[in-house]
Amino acid sequence: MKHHIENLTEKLLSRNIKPSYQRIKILEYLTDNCTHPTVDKIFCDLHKEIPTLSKTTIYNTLNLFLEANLVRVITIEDNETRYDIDTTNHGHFKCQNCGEIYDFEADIENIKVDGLNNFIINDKSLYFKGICGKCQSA
Amino acid sequence: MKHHIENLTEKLLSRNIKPSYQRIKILEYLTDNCTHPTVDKIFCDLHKEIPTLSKTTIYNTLNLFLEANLVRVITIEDNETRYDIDTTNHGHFKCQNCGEIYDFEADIENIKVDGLNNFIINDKSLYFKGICGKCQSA
DNA sequence: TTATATAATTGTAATCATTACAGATTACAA
DNA sequence: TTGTAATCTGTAATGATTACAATTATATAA
Ligand SMILES: [Mn+2]
Ligand SMILES: [Mn+2]
Ligand SMILES: [Zn+2]
Ligand SMILES: [Zn+2]
Repeated sequence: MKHHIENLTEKLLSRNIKPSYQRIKILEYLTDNCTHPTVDKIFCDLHKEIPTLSKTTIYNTLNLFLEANLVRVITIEDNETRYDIDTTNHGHFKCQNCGEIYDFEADIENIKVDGLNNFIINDKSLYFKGICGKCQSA
Repeated sequence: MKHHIENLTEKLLSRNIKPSYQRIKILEYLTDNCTHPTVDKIFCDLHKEIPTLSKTTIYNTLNLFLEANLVRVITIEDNETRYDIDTTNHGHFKCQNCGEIYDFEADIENIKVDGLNNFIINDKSLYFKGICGKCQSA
């Protein structure tokens, strides 16, 4: 999958983020790999192409992207923080066997809730756990 | 709030967990403090009453309780694991101002989802973030 | 262009939550 | 009472994230 650097640059500029080489590369990685990668996965993969890249830069950049709502964070498991370039409303399913995280559609906006009168809701997350179809076949 | 040790003991025995002094005390704490405490909070509070209690025992006991479905884990934020004695289906709201975690009712079982055909779903979690009513008043 | 200031990146050290592990204590049955 | 297994404790190890200072890149003014 090939991306136009211009698009990535524009996306960063539109959020007032200076489009440095590293930031563009990390944004490109997230765009090409919608697998909810961890920091370590991003680092290991990008390190092959950019041997000078620092893990600190990935942390800094992801926190910057988070502030700008360019990515969202997925915390299903307490020990593995994952990042998702898709900030639209959708749920996440984690397979307890293979560990993979799947997207699914869910009408999160219209969930009927009780007990949150005069609460301001900024963010909604829906996480499922179980066994994926692939793991059941095997 | 006073508890009958017998009830706590029975609860542990029913899950095949030997009701040691520490386990009963931790279960009692969780029952009396439905505030979704962290390990550190449990430790600091119980430490006053039981100076010999080890933090490792709290970790071990909570993991034991988790296995037995006596508690559930709440991972809204990646850096703070919290525990909930209430394992019935309900959602959690974290106030981004005061940090408190509120329970709310939600019809999680009947959320309409798409994209999970032949997936086995074992667990469903719903997390909201925002500003609580108390913090808006202040 | 060159000098200077500012911002971004890097590498290492510090922090903090959790787990591993080995020794001490307790429970319990013979 | 004695011996064995389970539990608990304290400390060390691990691993993810952040703090920080030095280096490098970028922008601006002379
Ligand atoms: Mn996703
Ligand atoms: Mn709760
Ligand atoms: Zn699977
Ligand atoms: Zn609040």
